[in-house]
Amino acid sequence: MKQRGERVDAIYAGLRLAILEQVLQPGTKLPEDAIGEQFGASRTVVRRALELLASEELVDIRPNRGASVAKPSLEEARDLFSVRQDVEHLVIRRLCGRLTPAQVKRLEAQIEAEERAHRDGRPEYIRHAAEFHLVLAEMTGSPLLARYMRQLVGRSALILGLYGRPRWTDCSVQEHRDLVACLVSGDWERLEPLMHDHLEAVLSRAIDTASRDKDRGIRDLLAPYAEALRGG
Amino acid sequence: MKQRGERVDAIYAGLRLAILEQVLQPGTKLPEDAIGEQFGASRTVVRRALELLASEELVDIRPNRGASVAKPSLEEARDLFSVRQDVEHLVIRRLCGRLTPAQVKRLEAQIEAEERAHRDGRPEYIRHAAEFHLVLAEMTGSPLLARYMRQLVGRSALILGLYGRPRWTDCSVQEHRDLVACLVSGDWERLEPLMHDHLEAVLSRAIDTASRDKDRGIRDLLAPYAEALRGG
DNA sequence: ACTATCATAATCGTATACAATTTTTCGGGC
DNA sequence: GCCCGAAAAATTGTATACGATTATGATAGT
Repeated sequence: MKQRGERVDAIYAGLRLAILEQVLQPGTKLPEDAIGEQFGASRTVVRRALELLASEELVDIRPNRGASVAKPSLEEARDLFSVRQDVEHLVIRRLCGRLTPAQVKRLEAQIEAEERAHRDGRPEYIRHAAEFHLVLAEMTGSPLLARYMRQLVGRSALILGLYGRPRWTDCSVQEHRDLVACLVSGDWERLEPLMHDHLEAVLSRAIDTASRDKDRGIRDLLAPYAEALRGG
Repeated sequence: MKQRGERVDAIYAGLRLAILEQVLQPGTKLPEDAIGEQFGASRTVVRRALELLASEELVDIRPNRGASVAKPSLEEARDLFSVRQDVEHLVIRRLCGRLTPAQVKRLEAQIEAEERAHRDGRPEYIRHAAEFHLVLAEMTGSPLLARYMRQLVGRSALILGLYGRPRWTDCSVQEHRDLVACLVSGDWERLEPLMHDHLEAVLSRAIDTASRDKDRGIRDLLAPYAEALRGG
């Protein structure tokens, strides 16, 4: 047998990635047996991984009914985004004007990776863009803030996959550059609205279009039935 | 057999209370067998409860080495308190001037329970005082903020038990009344420093005395050796 | 043809068994 | 008397078994 809970981590990481990359879409059932067979592990281990994912609300576990990929409601999405706005605000307040040269270098590398992926049309650029915010949180030196940001970013990705438009041309690379510039120069007055608008663009716009689409979707869903009645 | 995961919750709640009331002190080993026998459940269930507690960092699980009550370092304590300051700030910013009459009533009831317990010398007053902050967070209507506050409050209690002085006469009842008054009247200018100082008094003072005690403790620890050298 | 009810299959919740690891204890050597 | 090493005990990690619950499909009644 292998050592440690290394197998749990592997399954946890694998499922997490699959969820965040939308290979496993919200609502998908996650039976313990099937996952266990896929990863070559027993239900005991799979269960632990699923519970870990549930603790950061990426999967939903209902008693006697199994686990499924979380499917946040619009209300939950709005709550998440408003809290994320606040927490990101805390992060940049702690970092503004306090970045070390090494940290600046790290951020530039992160942005460049994002840009390369974006230019080449690889889908990982989304993950890189999300990671940018996580790296910022880690740079505060507060493990707690980093922990919370990790959860918030993960859940944001889930929600964007659910409600966001399929391919929305993303200008976040330049915005990320601007954010770093303000953080370095300590220009708080410019930094604050910049971060706010950046998140607003990425998050809230996705949600607003989602509620429009959802309403339209309901009508579309009913249309065939109405026509069937008229036609029959 | 019973139904649902009701047994897991019972063990989780029991252990949590025991930890927060310092019946189980930081560092105490938590063997799965012993707990299972005590609660009349198998290791499987106990394990789940321990993992839940680990996910809010009240217990520490190390691979192949079992679970023990978490023992936060001074550094972790400082991180926690600084994040809690920020999150409490978010909470009152959302509530200031927006409390409904029903909410005010709920808060007054909470404070009164705290005061009664304090006057009668019952130790639950600590739990009531902590719960006050949790209730505030819940009143924001943000499940996420409430969730985070629950974790922060729980861990704060653990840390106060570790580093706080044994019996420090607490004036939080009046401070809580003042906070509610400001929240009702919407007096942000007074509210903000009030909350900050309140937390500073409860949290940081405990930590500062702790680091003093710790230094003294090291000297005390070395004293016998020094004397032994001199005496021998 | 449609719905209701029951049998069957799938899946979860918990207990238990066994392997792997850590901790403790005991005996020999310095 | 003290330290080091190996066997024994204790404890965790994982797999499997079985009862309980829910989902599914078939059959009979209307």
